[in-house]
Amino acid sequence: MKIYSKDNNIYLEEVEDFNLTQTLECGQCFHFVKINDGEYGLVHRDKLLHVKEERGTVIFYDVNEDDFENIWKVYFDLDRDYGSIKSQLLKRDDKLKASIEAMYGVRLLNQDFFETLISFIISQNKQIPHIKQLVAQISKKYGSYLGNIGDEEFYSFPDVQKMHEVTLEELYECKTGFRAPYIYDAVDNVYKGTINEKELRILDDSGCLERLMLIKGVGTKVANCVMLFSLGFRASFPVDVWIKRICEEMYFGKETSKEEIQKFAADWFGDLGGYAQQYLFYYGKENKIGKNNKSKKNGEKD
DNA sequence: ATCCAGGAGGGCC
DNA sequence: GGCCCTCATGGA
Repeated sequence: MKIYSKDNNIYLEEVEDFNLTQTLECGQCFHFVKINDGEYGLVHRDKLLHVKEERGTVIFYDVNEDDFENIWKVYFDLDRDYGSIKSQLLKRDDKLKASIEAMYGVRLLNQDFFETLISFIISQNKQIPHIKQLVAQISKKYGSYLGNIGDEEFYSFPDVQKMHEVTLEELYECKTGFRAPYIYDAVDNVYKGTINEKELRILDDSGCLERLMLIKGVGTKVANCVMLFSLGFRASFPVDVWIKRICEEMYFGKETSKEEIQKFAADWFGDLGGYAQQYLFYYGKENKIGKNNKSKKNGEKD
């Protein structure tokens, strides 16, 4: 990876195993807007980033070297050797080959804990475009204005102090539906400190999972997403409707419970479960693996 | 129009 | 433990 600074921008060249579009569009994050092909505006904590990838060069507009080193390099997980991760995964399971080759440039982002927690509570029973819409709407209403890219306005996601001022009724008015009390409970827990990021980070996997699931509206899937995408638990393997279908198609050949898939993944992919999950999820979803192939009951006609 | 969405809680057995 | 229903909203 070559890094240089020019005209107040940071340029990256020869970045192995990284593709901006794949990393943002793979479903792990929601707080970004596509400006053009390969060009995005995204928000991380109180920072707005305008970033573009073209012909193998990634341009971070109006970013100084300190912010690049301390914020964006960490956020995009650029110090990690994904070549090694991929070859280890392929050694464990060559069925991953197509997914890894197609989604070669996905990196697991290190996102903000609080925003990730609220975002994935919102995510339940929703499609990705609508999750993005709600995150943007909450940010505009309760966050701080960070700037424009073109005519697109960007706002930070409100911090826990700000969210704690928001009433349950206001959360309903944001069209969060049945998730409103869940968000309310999560905010309350983080505000009071019963859910604390630093404490979560030093727990083991099952301890962290159990602690997060004390929040109303946080089950196994949401807890695993929060752990994987914001707390650095890279063994976490969120099992959602897509991963369920994909694993049934690729590994089981029949309907299988989420619990069984969870156990299988822990055993099969081990400490690299999170990476495997993301390659499988993105590839399987893009190619609609298992989508129109639900197993039929005995005797049921086509 | 009916079904489904990166689920989870609650009741029932 | 498993099974079924419901939750609010929007998009296909």
